[in-house]
Amino acid sequence: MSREKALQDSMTNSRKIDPRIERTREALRGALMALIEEKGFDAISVQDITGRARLNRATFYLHYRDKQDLLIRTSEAVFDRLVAEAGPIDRGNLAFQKPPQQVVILFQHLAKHRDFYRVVLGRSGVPAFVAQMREYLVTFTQLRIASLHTLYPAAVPILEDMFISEYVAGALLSIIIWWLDNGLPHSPEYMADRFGWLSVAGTYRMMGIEPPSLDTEVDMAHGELKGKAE
Amino acid sequence: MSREKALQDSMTNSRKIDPRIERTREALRGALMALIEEKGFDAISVQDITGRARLNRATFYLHYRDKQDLLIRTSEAVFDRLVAEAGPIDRGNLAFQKPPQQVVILFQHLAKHRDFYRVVLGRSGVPAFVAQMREYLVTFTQLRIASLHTLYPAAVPILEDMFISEYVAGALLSIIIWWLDNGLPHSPEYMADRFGWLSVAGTYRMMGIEPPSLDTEVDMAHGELKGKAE
DNA sequence: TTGCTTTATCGACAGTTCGTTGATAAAATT
DNA sequence: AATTTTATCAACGAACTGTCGATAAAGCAA
Repeated sequence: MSREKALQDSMTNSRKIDPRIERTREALRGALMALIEEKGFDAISVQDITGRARLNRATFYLHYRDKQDLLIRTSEAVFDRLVAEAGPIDRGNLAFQKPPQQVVILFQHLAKHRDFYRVVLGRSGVPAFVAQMREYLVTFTQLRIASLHTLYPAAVPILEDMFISEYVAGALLSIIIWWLDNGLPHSPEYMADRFGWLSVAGTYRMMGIEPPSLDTEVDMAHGELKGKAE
Repeated sequence: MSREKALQDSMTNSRKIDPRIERTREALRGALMALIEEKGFDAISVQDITGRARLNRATFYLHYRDKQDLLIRTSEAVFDRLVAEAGPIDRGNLAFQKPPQQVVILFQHLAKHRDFYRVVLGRSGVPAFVAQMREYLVTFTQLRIASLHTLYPAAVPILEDMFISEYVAGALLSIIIWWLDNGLPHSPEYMADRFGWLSVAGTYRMMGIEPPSLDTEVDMAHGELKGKAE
């Protein structure tokens, strides 16, 4: 009752939060992140977390239901910040922006919370969060494609929308994980730019090779490829 | 001692395996897959597994160390079959093959073991397996790019190899997950073909739009990119 | 400051799962 | 038929879980 109230206040109202709550939750979140890195999420017990945070185990249950709850809430907090930073997607302005500003913001956000994302997206990470992240990127990509749609109304068969979105979003997620795992070897702007180029121009052109033309013969044996765009 | 021996024999030697072992392990693997679908890997206990398999709990520990071990070994078994089916990658034959035969084989393999892959790659799946799968696809993609390298020696900066591989492999993994989650709405050949086109020609050309030309200025120092597609 | 409310600590509880044990029964191999 | 291998069963100490009531401490408001 009281802790839900405090949580509400922290979002909607500007009433002050009890500093004890803030301290406790921060300690728990920090302990969780450290322990995930050390031995993976599965191997962690609530005792481990409270031990690391120098808190009593009962205190944990005053704030979270279990360790999954702690992780989910920690994730949501960081994730909400991303959505807030990226802001509403401006459909009219996305199509040919290079580097796409929203993607730059995305990479900047990832850089800021690199430790968190590296853990939850990595080998010992959390599938549910990865799925959530992927869905966000898919929606994001769909809106970008939709903005193309207004320019080229007949270009994209509706049924294909999801397919292409999944493709691009998965590619983005993959280079994000690569980027985080390798210690952020490039700037957010560089990553956003390269991603933009790869997604629109394809691998060949990115490597300086003229891609095969679209009307090149495609295996029609299965009868699913109809109509070649030109 | 004895069970490692039996395991060895099943791979290297052709000596018969005790049918009791086969039955038991099959039951355990089946129970695991069913339970993962029902409540997710984390929520499963060894008791659940042996209960579902109608085996004694002690029997479980005669074969596997813990439930992770069971999952990993189950994964490896399926995964090894994929590598065997795909065979050694023919570097000289990959570049402009459409649809790439290896990718077709990959999708056929996924279709054959759809239940397994849908579970381990999905929301309640196993991050370690996803990472392993991604690495396989990255290596796979790298070899494809390397075969391009022989055709266009100067095209690909070495440092970029990994980046592009991660991009393409992640995209492939993503549409695989999409394909499995949506009940295999297309044939393996169709999927392989579409993937091939997206990866080499990019999103624009896939949608029938002429992509921007490569000689557009790319500013590595985070500046604005000039040039537009027409 | 004082009084009141909220939060953190502590010890303890029953319940579940874990990994292993030794003895026995059943099945498979030779 | 004899021997080896595997599966079953009951039981164990250990660890973790979620909850409880009582107590101490911290923060807040008048």
